Formats: sequence, structure tokens, C-alpha cells
Amino acid sequence: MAKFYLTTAIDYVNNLPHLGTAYEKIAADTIARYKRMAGFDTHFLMGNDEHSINVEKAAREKGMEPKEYCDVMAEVFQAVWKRLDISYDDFIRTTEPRHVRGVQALFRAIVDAGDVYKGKYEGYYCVGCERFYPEKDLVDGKCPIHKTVPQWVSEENYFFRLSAYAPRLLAHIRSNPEFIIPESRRNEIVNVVESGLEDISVSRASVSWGIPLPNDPAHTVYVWFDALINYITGVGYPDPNGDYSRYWPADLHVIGKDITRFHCVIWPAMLLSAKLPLPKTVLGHGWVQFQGEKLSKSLGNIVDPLEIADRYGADALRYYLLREVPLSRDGDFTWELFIDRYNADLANDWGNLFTRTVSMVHRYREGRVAAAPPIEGLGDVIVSAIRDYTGAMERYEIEKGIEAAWSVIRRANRLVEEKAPWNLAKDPARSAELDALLSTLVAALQHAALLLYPVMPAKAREVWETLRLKPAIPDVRLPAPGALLPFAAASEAIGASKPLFPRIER
RNA sequence: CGCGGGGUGGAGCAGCCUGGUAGCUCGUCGGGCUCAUAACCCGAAGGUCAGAGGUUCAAAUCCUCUCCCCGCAACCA
Repeated sequence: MAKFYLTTAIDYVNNLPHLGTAYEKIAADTIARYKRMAGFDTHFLMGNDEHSINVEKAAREKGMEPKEYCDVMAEVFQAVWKRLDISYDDFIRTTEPRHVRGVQALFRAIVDAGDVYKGKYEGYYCVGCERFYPEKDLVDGKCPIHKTVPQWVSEENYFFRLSAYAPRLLAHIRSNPEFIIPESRRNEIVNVVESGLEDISVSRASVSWGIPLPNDPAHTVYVWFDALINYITGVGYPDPNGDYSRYWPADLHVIGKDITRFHCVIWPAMLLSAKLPLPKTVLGHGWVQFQGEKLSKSLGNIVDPLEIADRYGADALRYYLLREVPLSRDGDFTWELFIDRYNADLANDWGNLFTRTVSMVHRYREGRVAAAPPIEGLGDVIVSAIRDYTGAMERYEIEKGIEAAWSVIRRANRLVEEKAPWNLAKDPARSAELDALLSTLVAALQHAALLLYPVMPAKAREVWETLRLKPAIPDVRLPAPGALLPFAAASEAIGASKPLFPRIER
């Protein structure tokens, strides 16, 4: 069986999950669910990034040990992901022994390759920011944020010979168009690499909350270097067998556009140095704004995704984000648009098709659906919807996949008007026509639910269960091109009609 | 010359790479239906595709310039 290994960025534990982080996880989760449904041996990794001086500091401020603080945050994060129905297969924390071991092994490999050397890291350092500033970024010689005079600090550090990898990186990017998507991100990285790379500092002598260098335990691994390695330690590196041999290289890293440079330049260079295969694709998605403004701590508009999920359900939030915000672009969340989409698409189209169908099956046929094949070309509509859907999902164009599913829903709603079942029901001679129509509508619901399952797993399951379809939806596979799911002849009455998405009144 | 994204009927977008009747969803207006969550279905109105110049038989689509909006460069996916 073909495998598919995907990851999201691991989250820095100093920030709570917000709408933007949730978007990334939801998108990745939908891809993972789709891949499982398409028959791939799928492995979906997420995790938390727990090292660095800032984490240590945050912990101390709360009167906790760093590890203790990270434990609490790991619980918080995973509770949110669970609430949003994120189906990760594994959750890695960078303080785990398996990660520490792998980081040291990879670091060792890079040292052995001759790509690490000791140098002096120096510059203007702002204590408030905990970071160095290039001279050009200072304002009147002061930190642009704290307006204080930075210290001149110099520290012995280990450097990674990133500069040496520019030609190979460029060649790789050029000959593998799918390595960085969307294309705009790819062009950006090509520019960066073409303009030359500088070696980077990969250790800190002053930070104790980190992973000790294998070759010099007085230093710890720089947090970014440490974090990136999770993608291989998460599947068992350095053990060459087991999950590592099965899943690496990753098929997809889903990350935010701000960290594409780390993932498309530094990370592949590290792997090249260690002589490990590179990930197939890095997808740098855009931002979700809130009511037209960027989510930011300083603006104080960080949105808790659970607030939305608690009010209208995780599926509605998932739907909105995936339908409204293509991975390749920035998008916006506004309550007004959310309610529009919810009512127009979920309540009126899908939800209404569901209730009207279920209700007619009960009203006209005591809840029993006859085993009849789809009529009037609806089968063709479904077949082409599946084809469009698969093509879109393979390109990670989830919004287009959703549209394909909607083509089935719209056609089915139209079919009801065309056939006027309320008239068929009055004429006993047309009983067979009514049977055929009803089973066609059930087939439409069945296939729409299947296609929408990766996006809205809970609601798809609800449709599936009400219609008494078997096997259970997570076990169903996408039908082969040109084929339909086998029609599940009803041996029992279907469930009661109940709104899938109650309208939001305003 | 810091980097990037975008400007298409009231709103949000597709189309642009691979020039050739301007498409979709929502909203508005009119009609139909009654199975359904006042939902569904049909029809209509509404756009000189930011602006100027150029290439071409033909440009939203290619080239040049200009204007405007928004991100990044600073917590943050």
C-alpha cells in the first residue's frame, strides 16, 4: 500500500492555539482524512516545540519548572485539537527522549559531514527582545521596540555551513516543481537562495533549556534547528527501521508562509548534509485574518477557535475555513460571512437535502429505501464529482473539492423539483418512479457525505448513521474512477429526520 | 529602488500561466413548488475586468508605466 506521511508545524508552547493555528491543523487533518479514504497508509504527525529561553522564562514566571509548564501546555493543545476533531496519529514533544536522541544523532551526522564549525556569534543584543539586531535595524542606535541601547555581545557558537548548500538546493528546487507550493512561495525561495546563503549559528552557550550538543555539552542546540528535526524523530530516526523506513521522506509539510525559509532552505540543507532524503512537498499556507485584521497579540484580537466551535460546532468552523480560505492565499473570518455560509451552504443546501429526503422516505415509504440504481444521470454527476474532487484534493485545493461535493447536492435538490415526488406519491401507477427517486436521493446523500467526510467528519457520520449505511464511514474507501459506492439496500428503516445544521437566526 | 499578495456587476471570488462570446456563490427583484430547517427550483436586473500606453486580426488574459489596498521586515500559523 502506498504511504503518505504529512506533518504540520509544531507549535511553540508560549502561545495558545488560535484561529490561525487551528486553520493549519484543520487543513492538514482534512488532507490526512482524505488520504486515508483514498487508501493510503497515512501517517499524520503534529507536536509541540518546547525548548528555548523564552519557554524557560515563561515557566519561571508562572513559578513552574520548564518541563512542568510544557506538560501543562501539551495537555491544553491536545485538548483543543481533540475538540476540533484533528486525527493526528502521533504527537511529538521536543523534550521527549526520542526527539533528544534523534536531534543529537542528526547533529552528529552533520558534524561528521564537516559542516559544523566553531565561530563567534556577535552583535547588538536587546535584553528585552532576547535577540540580536543587525545594525541597520536599530533606530538611533536603540532597539526599535524597547527604545533601549542594546548590548554588544559576543559568544562562541557552532555554525552550520548552510552557504555550501545553495547550489544543490537551487538545483533541487528547479528540478522538483512540487517541492515548494504554492508557486509564489517557490519563487520567493528561489530568490532567497539565488542571492546567496550565509552560514547560521546553530548552538547557544547561554541557554540551558535545550538539547546539549553531542560534541560539546556546554552548548545547546538552537531552537529552530532542534524543532525542524521533529519531522524525522517523530517517525523514529535515527532507528533506520520501522516507521522511519516506512514513512520518511515526508510527502507533505504543512506550514505557515512565515516559516517557509526554515523549511525550504535550512531544513533541506540539514538533510542534505546528513545524507537523508528530502521531503517531497512543503506547502506554505496563507493567513486567516479576523474581521479584516491580522491576528496578533499586540492588537489583542487573538480568536479562540473553540469559541466558534462551541457555538456552532467544529464541523461548521472546519467547513468555513476550508471553503473560504484556500491554502494558497490569505483569507478572512468574519461572523457575518460565517453565518452566511453556514445558512446558505450547510443549512439550506446540504442540511435541507438531508431532512427533506429522510422525511419523504418516512412519509411515503415508512422509512424503507428500495434498492434501485440512481436515475436520470445523477450517477454521472456523482462520477464526475468524484473525479473533480480527487483531482482537487490531490493538489490540496480543498475548496475545489468541496465545490465538487456540492455539485452533487445541488443536482439532487434540483431533481426533487423536477420529479415532484409529492405528485408521484398520489399516483399508485408511478410507485416505481418514486422508489427510484428516493433511492437516488439517498445515493446522492451517501456520496456527498463521503466526499465531505474529510472536511466535516462528525456531520458526515451523522448522515451515514441516519441512513443506516454500512460499513461505518471511516472504513469506506473512495470508489474507483468511474464507479459508485455499492448501494446499501435498506434492510431496516432509516433514522428520524433531524436538522443537520439548524439555521442561525439573526 | 527592501520583499510579497491583490485591484473583475452591491459583497466574496474564478478566469490570467496555454490571448478569441465575462463565469460562480451570496445579496436584490420577479415567478414556481409545498417533501423540507420560510428551506428548495426557475428567471431577471446589474460589470467600459483600477488607469494609461503597447503587441495582436483579437487582451481581463502578453509587455511597459502609473495609481490604490493589504501583508512581511516587530509577538504571531
